[in-house]
Amino acid sequence: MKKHAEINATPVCQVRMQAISDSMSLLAGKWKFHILGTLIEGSRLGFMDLLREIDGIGTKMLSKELQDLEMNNLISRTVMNTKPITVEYSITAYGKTLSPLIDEMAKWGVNYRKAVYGKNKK
Amino acid sequence: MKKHAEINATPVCQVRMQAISDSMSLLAGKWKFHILGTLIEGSRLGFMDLLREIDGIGTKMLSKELQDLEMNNLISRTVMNTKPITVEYSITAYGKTLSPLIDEMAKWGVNYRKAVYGKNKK
DNA sequence: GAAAGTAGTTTCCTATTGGAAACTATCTAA
DNA sequence: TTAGATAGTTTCCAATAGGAAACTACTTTC
Repeated sequence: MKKHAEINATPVCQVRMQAISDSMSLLAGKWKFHILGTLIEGSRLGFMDLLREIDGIGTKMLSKELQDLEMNNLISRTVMNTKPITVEYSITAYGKTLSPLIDEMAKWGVNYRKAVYGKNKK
Repeated sequence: MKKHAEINATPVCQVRMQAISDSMSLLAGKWKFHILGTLIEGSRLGFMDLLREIDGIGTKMLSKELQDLEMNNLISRTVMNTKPITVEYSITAYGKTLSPLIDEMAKWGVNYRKAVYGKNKK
């Protein structure tokens, strides 16, 4: 009959929970992982390239999410000196540090699919 | 001047993207990681225990998120034969497979904090 | 000069998310 | 018999997320 938090009240857990909230706030939404994943695979892509690569996204969301990611220094935007003007998006060194997390996310999802598929087969 | 997707059109990438979407759909929202993290730390907690451990959550969200997680077999709910009736929530074996992902998420968030803090100090 | 490619922005709309507060229902201890 | 603990559900509301379509603006090619 405990009346107060015991587990999450420890400093270690508080830091951990805060860290998870931080990560999630940067990566939340329907498209961030797709954009980052695409830029990790094929660096230096233009706006229209990304629009074609990321199935289902529209110009508004792509534009907004790219701005978010750039603000958080996960991707960089470079206006090229061409005519007509083109823009190159690429992943930053800091953005690349997300690779293990993205890989973990993909790995778990693949196994989840297998688990669900396996159950139905039985 | 490519007119069609090239990177994400490869089967490997399609599977990867689908897997990430799967993971995200199970783990999206403000509270899922907090609930899972709490149940991994301290197994066998009642509804009110969780309400106290997870700072800021309300009964409605806790109830709804617990149902979601149970449906996906990540946590289990056991009604105990006590009076008054109590309920025990715990992480499932399958839920535990999320540990590496949660750890990665926490690790990245901690480093992100450090990076931002370090920059401000200069 | 019309079409198509570059890179977005703006507007309007709907759907989902999440929170506060009140409520149900059962049981126990003072 | 009233307060407080168990475990939720329901209602009402505000904020956010996300999508479709139209529009801007500039340049090149046919």
